[in-house]
Amino acid sequence: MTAQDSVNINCANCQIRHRAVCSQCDDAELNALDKIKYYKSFAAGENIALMGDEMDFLASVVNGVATLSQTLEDGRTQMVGLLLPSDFVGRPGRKGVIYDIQAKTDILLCCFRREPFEELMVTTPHIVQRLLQMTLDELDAAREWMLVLGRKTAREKISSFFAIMAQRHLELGKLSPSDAIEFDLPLTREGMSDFLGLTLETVSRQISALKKDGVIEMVGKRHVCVPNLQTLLEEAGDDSDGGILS
Amino acid sequence: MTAQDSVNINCANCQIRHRAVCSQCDDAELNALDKIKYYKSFAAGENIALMGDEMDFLASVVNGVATLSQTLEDGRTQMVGLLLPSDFVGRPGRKGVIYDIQAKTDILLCCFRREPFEELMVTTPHIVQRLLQMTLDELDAAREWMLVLGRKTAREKISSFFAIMAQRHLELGKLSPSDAIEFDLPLTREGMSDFLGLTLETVSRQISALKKDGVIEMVGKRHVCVPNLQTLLEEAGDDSDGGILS
DNA sequence: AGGTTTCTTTGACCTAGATCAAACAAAGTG
DNA sequence: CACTTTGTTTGATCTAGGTCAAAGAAACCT
Repeated sequence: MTAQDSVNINCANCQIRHRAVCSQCDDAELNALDKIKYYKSFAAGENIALMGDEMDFLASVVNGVATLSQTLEDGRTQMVGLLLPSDFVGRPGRKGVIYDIQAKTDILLCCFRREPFEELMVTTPHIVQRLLQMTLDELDAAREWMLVLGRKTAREKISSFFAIMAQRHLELGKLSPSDAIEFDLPLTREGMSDFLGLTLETVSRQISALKKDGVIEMVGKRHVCVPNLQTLLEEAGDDSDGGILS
Repeated sequence: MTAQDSVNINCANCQIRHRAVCSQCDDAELNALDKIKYYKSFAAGENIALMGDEMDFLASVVNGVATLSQTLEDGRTQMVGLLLPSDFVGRPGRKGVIYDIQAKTDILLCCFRREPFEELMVTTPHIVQRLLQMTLDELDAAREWMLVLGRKTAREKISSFFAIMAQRHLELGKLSPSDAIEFDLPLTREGMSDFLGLTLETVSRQISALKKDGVIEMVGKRHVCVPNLQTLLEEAGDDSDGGILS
């Protein structure tokens, strides 16, 4: 199923129904949301919005991956958010966009018109409550990431990124944690370097090193296989209980 | 006024009344909050809670400064939050603490008993709405900080930290942006190094360099004077429009 | 006032990761 | 199918910031 095909989905069979901003809504509330929503897709590489733009909608990621990033005058850029299916896009109460938002794969958004959505937030506690939970989770993830950026070595950074990808994949799938985990990287080497505060050369070298040491296996340049999650977590410095909380 | 003296405050004359989690509450709601609150103070250096603890209250910082930090097994630590007056402490819906929370100065907290506060969150939209705003602000600040940690040089990091301190000071005070700004550092050199992902030696060296270059002046080791905020912002790489949003 | 402890500064040296450079691989294009 | 474009790998070298070490300086004892 591509992003385009998915335009035919509805709430009843929506893959993110139980995780997104609407997950606590009852039928009536869902109905109210349904009236103000529309689907919109972006191709890989396309900008969803740029810093300084005004965004007249808020949205849930239905499928695909997007990133939030900031750039300094001289071009140094840092990714500050990775938007995966069920994540929320945009800030209620502020039209002005303060990050660049870019689709990294083909992506489908379930968009809510801003004005009526913000009105619903006042009258529908379930939406605000869920949004608060999700924002608190994002804040925890951002803080976990601050530890990665501030204190981890290049090898630990790469391992941490792979560990997050692996764990996100575990959550959605039906694998047991002891199985080997496989997934595709949603980012290029440069994308990973922007995420991790490294150069793309260092990313490439560390991936080669992890491969050589048997921590991961690569099929092509994008497909990763993690034979033993515990080993990866130890490389990431997150050992014992897992570290990153969804 | 010390933290201890402040125990006599009430909502009517509270310094953070218009910025804290209660800022959107009407008199009735304030009254409900009043019934479940108590004040608690901690001395500089004291731990408010440690990772793994259970915290049976949520709180607002009335005055003083606390920090959130994470530590890896080998002792590397990264500060992930700086709690200043009006900031919220603790996570609704989760008793377990996942960061170390430490008072860096004497501090006074306005504590709400967890159970009744979480009930109030269901019945009092103004509280959830304000908490969402505050959490979104914290998330923006965390993301701004990710750029600092991931991409800025040591000199830019120190400058960014001083810039944040200066701007927080501006907000609360009545100075015009063109005046020289003076404030006390709430952290030791080591505290700043934990915040910035540096060593304390590098922090010390960069402060000396900024002093030599006239970007800042120091009175003793804790009191900073910023003769020209614009210059500091340029050193921080945040030039033009200010960068960090409150 | 001497003595401990905590914090800070500065120097000398080293290393992880950046930078510069080149070759390779894959995919799209006319 | 040659040819660009985009992404990746690997090598050689450089440097910002880390590490190790020692000496001030301030605060706090008693």
